Amino acid sequence: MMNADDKPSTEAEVIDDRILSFFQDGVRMIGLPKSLGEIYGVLYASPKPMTMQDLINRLGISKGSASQGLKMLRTLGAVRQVDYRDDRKTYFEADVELKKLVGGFIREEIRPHLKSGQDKLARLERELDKVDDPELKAFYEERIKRLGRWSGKANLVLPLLQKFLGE
Amino acid sequence: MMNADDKPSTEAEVIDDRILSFFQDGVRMIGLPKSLGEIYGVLYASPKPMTMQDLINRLGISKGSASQGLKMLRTLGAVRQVDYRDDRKTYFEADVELKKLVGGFIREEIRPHLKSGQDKLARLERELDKVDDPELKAFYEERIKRLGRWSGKANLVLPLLQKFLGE
DNA sequence: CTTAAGGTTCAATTATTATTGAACACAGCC
DNA sequence: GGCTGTGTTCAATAATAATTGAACCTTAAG
Repeated sequence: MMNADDKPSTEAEVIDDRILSFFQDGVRMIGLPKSLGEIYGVLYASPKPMTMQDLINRLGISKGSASQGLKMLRTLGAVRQVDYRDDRKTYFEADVELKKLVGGFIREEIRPHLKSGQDKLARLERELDKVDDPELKAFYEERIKRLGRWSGKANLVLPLLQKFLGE
Repeated sequence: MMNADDKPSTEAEVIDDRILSFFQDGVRMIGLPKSLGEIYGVLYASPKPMTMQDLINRLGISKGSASQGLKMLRTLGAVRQVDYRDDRKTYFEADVELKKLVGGFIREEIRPHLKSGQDKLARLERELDKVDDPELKAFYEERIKRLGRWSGKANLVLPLLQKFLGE
């Protein structure tokens, strides 16, 4: 959250730190590791693309962390890779549209869970037949149906959400 | 996820276990501890209210966990307390409307973060004046404004989301 | 061919979170 | 009073997740 040397001096650095901290909290809200927020935050606050080494220096994190964090951010679609010919290093810049970050999160983290939940429900409905006691069966039937309705709604609302958040 | 003695025998117990596992995953999706999902799951799958001791037996968890889990679920509004006169024990039942669980989560976990994010942005805007370089200032201005827009949208969308999920 | 810089991977370590269990409080009973 | 059942709290411990760092892969330069 600070420079590696721990003293933000210029106003710009203060602002960088605040943006950083904004994203630190932001990603934790959706259950992503803090370091992702830090990396994204640094890139978001930077007028020009940065190398992995820049991030390591800025945040005082290890090469492994930086590499893994950037990888994740790329699969989320929140960070782009920039290549300049005649420079071997690859640079990174934030995709400033937060919908990428949120959308990627929904796609990579939420959807699979939702899917597995729906599979579980399908299996449950099949098990239901084996329950003999009719009263108990009716009870389960109602509760399971309720879960199914909710699951369907969640499925429906996610695309709307993404559309709405898109800028 | 099983009986404390680890052998689900009747069909009903199999179904209970599946519902349980459904919620185990469900709560982790929104970053709540697994035990909350387990407790809620057991109550959701039970035709009648249960005591804390019932939960301890069923899930093989400690008294402390059960107490804390129920406390949390009550503050989320996902679980109700039921008192019978002439029984000293307090019983618990799930509020089957999942919007309670989700709504409580939004109220207790999301909103405060969102609020603190907005405070951070407000502070940021004030800092901005102190940046001298006009080009850099314009850059930060744009990025911060973008964050503000998104933050506002999130604020707007949460009530809609809750309304939509409400059954 | 050898060296070095940029990057990735993954087992080991560290930090964070959740769970336990022992101490405590309260209420009713003997 | 002392004893028992129900429930809470919180420091200690266990479980989980994130981070590191060493080994490794590529590519380009000397």
